[in-house]
Amino acid sequence: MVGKKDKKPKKDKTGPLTDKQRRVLDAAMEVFAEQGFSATSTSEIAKRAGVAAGTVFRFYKTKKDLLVGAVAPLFKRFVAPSLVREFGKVLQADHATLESFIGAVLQDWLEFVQKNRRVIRVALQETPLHPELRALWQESIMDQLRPMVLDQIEGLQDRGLVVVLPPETVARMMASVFAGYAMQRFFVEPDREWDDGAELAAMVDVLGRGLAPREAA
Amino acid sequence: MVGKKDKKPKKDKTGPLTDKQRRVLDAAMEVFAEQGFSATSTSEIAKRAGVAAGTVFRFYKTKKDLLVGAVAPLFKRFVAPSLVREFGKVLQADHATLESFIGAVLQDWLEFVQKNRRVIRVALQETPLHPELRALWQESIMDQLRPMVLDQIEGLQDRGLVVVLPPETVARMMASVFAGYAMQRFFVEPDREWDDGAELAAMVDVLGRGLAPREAA
Amino acid sequence: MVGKKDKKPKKDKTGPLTDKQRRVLDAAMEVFAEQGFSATSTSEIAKRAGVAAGTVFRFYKTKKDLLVGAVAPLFKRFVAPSLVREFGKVLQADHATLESFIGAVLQDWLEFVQKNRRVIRVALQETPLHPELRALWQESIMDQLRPMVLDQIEGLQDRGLVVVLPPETVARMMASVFAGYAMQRFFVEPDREWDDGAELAAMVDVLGRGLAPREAA
Amino acid sequence: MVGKKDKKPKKDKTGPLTDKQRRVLDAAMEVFAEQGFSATSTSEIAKRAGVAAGTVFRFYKTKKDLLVGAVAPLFKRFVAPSLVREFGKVLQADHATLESFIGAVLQDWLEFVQKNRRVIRVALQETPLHPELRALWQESIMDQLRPMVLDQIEGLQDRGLVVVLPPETVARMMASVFAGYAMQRFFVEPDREWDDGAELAAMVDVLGRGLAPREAA
DNA sequence: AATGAATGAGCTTTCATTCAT
DNA sequence: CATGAATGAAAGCTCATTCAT
Repeated sequence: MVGKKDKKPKKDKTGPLTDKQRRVLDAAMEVFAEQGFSATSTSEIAKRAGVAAGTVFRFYKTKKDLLVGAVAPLFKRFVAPSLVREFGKVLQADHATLESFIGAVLQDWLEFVQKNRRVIRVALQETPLHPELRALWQESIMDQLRPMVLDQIEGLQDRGLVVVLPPETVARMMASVFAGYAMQRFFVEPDREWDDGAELAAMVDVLGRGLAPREAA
Repeated sequence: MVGKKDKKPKKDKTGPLTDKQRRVLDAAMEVFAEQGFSATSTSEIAKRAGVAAGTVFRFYKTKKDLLVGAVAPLFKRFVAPSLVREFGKVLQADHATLESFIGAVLQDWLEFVQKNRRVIRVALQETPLHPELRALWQESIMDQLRPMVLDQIEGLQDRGLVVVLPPETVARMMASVFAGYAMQRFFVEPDREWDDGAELAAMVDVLGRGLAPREAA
Repeated sequence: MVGKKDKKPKKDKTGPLTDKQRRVLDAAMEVFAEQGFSATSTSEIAKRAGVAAGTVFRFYKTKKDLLVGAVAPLFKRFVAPSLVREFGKVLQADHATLESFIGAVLQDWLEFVQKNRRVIRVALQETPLHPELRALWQESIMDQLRPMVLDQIEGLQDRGLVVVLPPETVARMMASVFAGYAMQRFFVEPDREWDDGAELAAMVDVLGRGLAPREAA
Repeated sequence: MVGKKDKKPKKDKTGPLTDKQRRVLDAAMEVFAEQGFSATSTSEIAKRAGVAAGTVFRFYKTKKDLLVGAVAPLFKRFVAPSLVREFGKVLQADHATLESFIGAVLQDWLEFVQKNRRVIRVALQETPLHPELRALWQESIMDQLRPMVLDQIEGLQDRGLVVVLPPETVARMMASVFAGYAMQRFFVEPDREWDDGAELAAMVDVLGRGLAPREAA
């Protein structure tokens, strides 16, 4: 009985995913990103994951479970917490100026998107088509993150650091400027040479002056 | 009792699309928007269009032709010209201030998106998955519209009306702020009550001050 | 009212086929020969005939009627009569030798096949698949021609001009030798250069000596 | 009661075809022979093979693959080798007389056709319609078998055993006489009572005398 | 657990046939 | 008569899912 084969890492809560399960999930995201959920066949996923066709269904009863099962955890476990944590860190810091605040936020976002490109792509692409995913956004972003952000912005407005506009509008503008860059940067033209530093600086500059209180003049 | 049943309008050159063809195209866009191209069955399209299954293929030899045939024309015939024309009108006007310029542009865009919601939604959703559509964007937007816009921005910069940043960055920020609003306004929460006027004003305000030359201070 | 347009040749029994009907029939045989009956679409026939899809069905209610309607008449009106007539001519002639008889027969056959290549090809190809055509062969060939031929051969045997073998066997051998040549000549390698005279001579020679009475020795 | 259910014979290299694959192939040939390739539906094949509709495509990706996959192997693995082997055997034997040679050849052919009736029928019927099959004939028969046969006949002519005619003509006549019999015997009237011995004897007799050198007289 | 052969519903597409014009 | 748009049944083929091994 000299230690059996090292199989079966079991489900210790540190990593509840089998190696095989992980590979299936990765393969799924890969193909979903390339061809879209509906155009992807489970056999293609199995092939890329290097497992048998039937094995896929041991972990996820249906193909759709694969999508939700791949997006949801990566969502709940990485996306939301990551966003919240990073954002929290940023917000807690005592930002002397609006610019330093914006700069910190955008920097965090950029890293986050970079690390989760594929899942984000799939999530963006499939969300309009699957109510399950829509619910995930709702819960994670709208219900949790949004109030935090809006509160924070109101605070900044109270301190006279941000222009007086509906907090949601302010948040949307920041998010939009960043998202516009991130989309082009990672999804539309990922192969171009990008100077993230300069672009971030530009965004900070423009947003900083644009969102500054009007009586700054 | 003049004129019998108004059937068979034949091909008056005003619109080269049969009534039935129009209905098929509309139905296709409708379902594509709801379920995505790949998850949509041609029989569903036929049903919604009120025609027989086989009739769909009279007009469009393959299902994919339906997608391209619906997006492409509406793209080439509305998107590009419309954008170009409107944009041209705006640009040619002698805008005294940066704000009046931005305001005019955003106003045009908003109307455009509103009128072409469904096609835009389908185009956005399917573009990453279909090289044909990617090519359409390339030709219409990147090759035609982009140079015009960049030139224009450079002109504004030369006149000291716009902050000195890469013209593409400036353009992207304007587009991003607008797109962010348009997305939420029309696609994410279309049913909310929106005050387009106020939102446009806010965008103009923020972009106006953000994109103003720095030495304004 | 000086003679209307020359339309409507009507069905005077000399040529009961409209010009259009003729073209449809020709087109049908053309495509049937190329692709086979089942793989041919009626619209292809219509296109080649230069008529509308619906027009085909004015003459022949179903696609199959086209096949039978093309093969049958050309069969009954050309094949059988032609064969019978020519054969009759040959048989009635007072052939001094077996060779002159065989030579005359083969010569007639060759011309016949040459003139009716396409119909023969279609008939050969489709007969095994369509009972209707099988019936045609039965009636035309087996019931009518066969007895004539067998009688004739028996006559020749009685006169000591042909080896004593079952008349059917004798007939089959003549037919086989000829058919083998005709098949290769017209259907397998029609583009090769053929010396019909030499080949016919060879067939006459071999059949002549092979079918000669044994006591010739 | 050793040995459980005899299922899953696995791939013993004797026959690389699964039992199910075999059944599909057999069913296909059966229906192709009856209705022709084009008129046969894959579901009909599946039904006769006793498998699900989709199963057919496990083995053969397209319907056409079924045709080629059924004809080609049986062609390459039986037809050519069989013909060549048998023919070789026959040719190597030191045939004292032309008749003994012909008799041996025809005997071999007859057995061969009898054993492969169905495939031969399908091959004959479908060859004119499928270039792929034409290529098979070309390679197997024209390129391989033909030269062998022609050589052999020339040899016989040199030895003064066969009439001096183009070797191809000689070969064709032998083949034609045989093919004519085989066609009627197996395909046109398979249900009649046939005396193969007598018919073969007749063919040997007639061909023997017909193909004998002329100066025999 | 893992496999992969087998299933059969469902998909896109074709086509013989009809019929209003 | 002739047309060709329209039909809808049926075809070839795919694929999510199951299950005996």
